[in-house]
Amino acid sequence: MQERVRLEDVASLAGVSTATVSRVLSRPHMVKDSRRASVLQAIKMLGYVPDGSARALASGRTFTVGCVVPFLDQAIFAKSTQALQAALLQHGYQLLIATHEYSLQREFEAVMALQQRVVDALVLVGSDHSAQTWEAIAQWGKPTVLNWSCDARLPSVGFDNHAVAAALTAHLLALGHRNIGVISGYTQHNDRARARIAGVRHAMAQQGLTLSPTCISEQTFNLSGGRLGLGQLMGLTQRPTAVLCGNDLLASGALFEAQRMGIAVPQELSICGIDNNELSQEVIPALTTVDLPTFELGRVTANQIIKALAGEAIESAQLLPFKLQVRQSTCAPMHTTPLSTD
Amino acid sequence: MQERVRLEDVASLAGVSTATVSRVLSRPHMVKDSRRASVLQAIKMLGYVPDGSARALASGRTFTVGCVVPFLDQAIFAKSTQALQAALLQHGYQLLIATHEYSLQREFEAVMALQQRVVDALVLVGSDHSAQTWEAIAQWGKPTVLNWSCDARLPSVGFDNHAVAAALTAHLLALGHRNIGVISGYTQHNDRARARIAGVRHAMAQQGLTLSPTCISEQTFNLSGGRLGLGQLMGLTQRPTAVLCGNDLLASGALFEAQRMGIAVPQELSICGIDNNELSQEVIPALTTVDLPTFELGRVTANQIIKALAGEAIESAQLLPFKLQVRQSTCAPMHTTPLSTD
DNA sequence: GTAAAATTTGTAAGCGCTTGCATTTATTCT
DNA sequence: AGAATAAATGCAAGCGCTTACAAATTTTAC
Repeated sequence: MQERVRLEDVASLAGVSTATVSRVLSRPHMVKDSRRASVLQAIKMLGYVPDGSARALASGRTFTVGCVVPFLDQAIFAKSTQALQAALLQHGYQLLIATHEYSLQREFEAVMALQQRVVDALVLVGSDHSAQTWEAIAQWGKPTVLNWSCDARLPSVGFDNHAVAAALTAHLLALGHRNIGVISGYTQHNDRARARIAGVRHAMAQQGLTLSPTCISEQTFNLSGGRLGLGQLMGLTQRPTAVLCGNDLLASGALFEAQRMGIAVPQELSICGIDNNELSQEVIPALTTVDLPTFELGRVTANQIIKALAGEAIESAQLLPFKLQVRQSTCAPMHTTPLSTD
Repeated sequence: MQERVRLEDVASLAGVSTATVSRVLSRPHMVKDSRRASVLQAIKMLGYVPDGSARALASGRTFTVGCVVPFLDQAIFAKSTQALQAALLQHGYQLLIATHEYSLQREFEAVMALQQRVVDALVLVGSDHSAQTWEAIAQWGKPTVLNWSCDARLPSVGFDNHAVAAALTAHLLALGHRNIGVISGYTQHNDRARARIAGVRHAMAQQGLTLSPTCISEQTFNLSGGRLGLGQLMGLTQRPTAVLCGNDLLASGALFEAQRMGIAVPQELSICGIDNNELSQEVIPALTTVDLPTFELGRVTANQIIKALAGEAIESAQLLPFKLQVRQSTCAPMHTTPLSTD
């Protein structure tokens, strides 16, 4: 195998200085056309590939942004991360991804690892982070943006999870449901899940109703969590007439379990989710849910990063719109109670 | 913001040379205990974080491996990638991920971008790559491993996709099906999809049957692809009695569509998939499928990489086992024809 | 106790690139 | 045409770390 081709080799072949070659690579307009052409030719001829670490060391920039998500193996993060990656790539940035599986300690380690590898910016999910992590971010001094929820401590792009859940709850209340069950993801270290439960509680309180803790089932964020959650809620002496799930995966799992138990959805039980993922519109009955523009989330986050890296000021918090998506999995309960405001 | 803390600062605080501090970081056993302790203390006291690019430039290693997958937003890749990432992390390696969305050109660009960023190794999916990409890999000279399918040109960890599909087909044939439809992902630039179709064809040929091209529907790898594929196959004048899908997502989509069309599964139509993802065991009826240890795939790939980076020889091809998973979505067709071998 | 061997440490030369500044070359103005 | 200005290039000093190699220290063997 031949020796690595260096900038210098290109320079001498093209008959220019290393500075010129470097400029052709990073600030092409600073070089005269004719010269640029010959340098480009030399590069192609030698098959020169610049060394990223040397560039990074000399320039202080890596054109790489890091991102720490709870899980990749979870549709919503996969989708927003995919969008983030694609959008970043368009600006010449690569995405370095790490997962922490809902462990704050592992998140901290991931952040450190990413910072050591000299990423130009960092994206984290949500606002639940350990003190160590917050400190590492503060000391770091490079752009860091939060995703999925908004938090005053850092620039963020996300949803108003509280309002999302409240809107969905309002829909159920308007249909006449009074006894609502909730299947949520684990709330520990997950501000999104907590905000959603708070939203449900808030909307119910506005109708003078309370959400009893026994009506909330915390489960892992997958189909089997939905199944287990529904089993638990249906075991209550007073069965809820509607179940609101923390996301569509839980809702779909709950739906499958209801079918397995012979409970008619939506006649006997309304079920709804959040996210509007693909599954929610394909299952039968299609799920009532809240559409969250997850792909957009990744795209907008990428744009914020790019702006920040260009030295522009960026909004401290950007809330993305959401939209209630009523489909066939919710309807009025069999025995309707009028709304308290009537 | 204070100046960046450098190795030198740590060295002078600890009263040692920079070489010693460097050794504490990368070869701790070479440093006497007492001295190591004081260096560690100085590091902590100053909050020192080593600069990755400088380390990379000086040592030629980045402790980062790159990986190019078609999509992240597709359960199977998300899962194997997650496993890869987690396993790599245990050895102190970070994963740099890029996606190409089934475009060979974008794959090439991703490979170049990753190589420039000086990853220590590369993981690619499948064996369909452009000539440019193959050349870039060959010239590069660092460990590169293939994932999902095996190919003689590079070390690989994968499944025998041909055999997987053949096994599933044999199951359908044994049940008595003679008219089998296939819903596949797009086969262009996807050797896995092609191998699976070939496997079906091969198994059928062994029974003297042929797989007509009209019985194959190529679709995008998602639920809606399954839905469209089933619609197409059910529109044939001679409806198949069984549909074999390229993966569980397609199969689930097909199942939903069958239910929507009022076709009883499995009585009127058997449906089966490949992967054994979570959805396949939660839908009703649960899907007959082939279990592919995707998580294991990521883990084994990571181990191969680690071995290669340690300079050890690695197997050129490692086939992972698979297992037919018979569930409730397949049964004998209503009018059975005896097997030709009977 | 001393010489040889083994273990620790320090010195200093890069790793391959970017970029401020000085210098050269091209352009514009009078 | 010559001076003043602008554009293009080259020079060379790092960027922060690793690692041969040499030097110093400790351990072992006799």
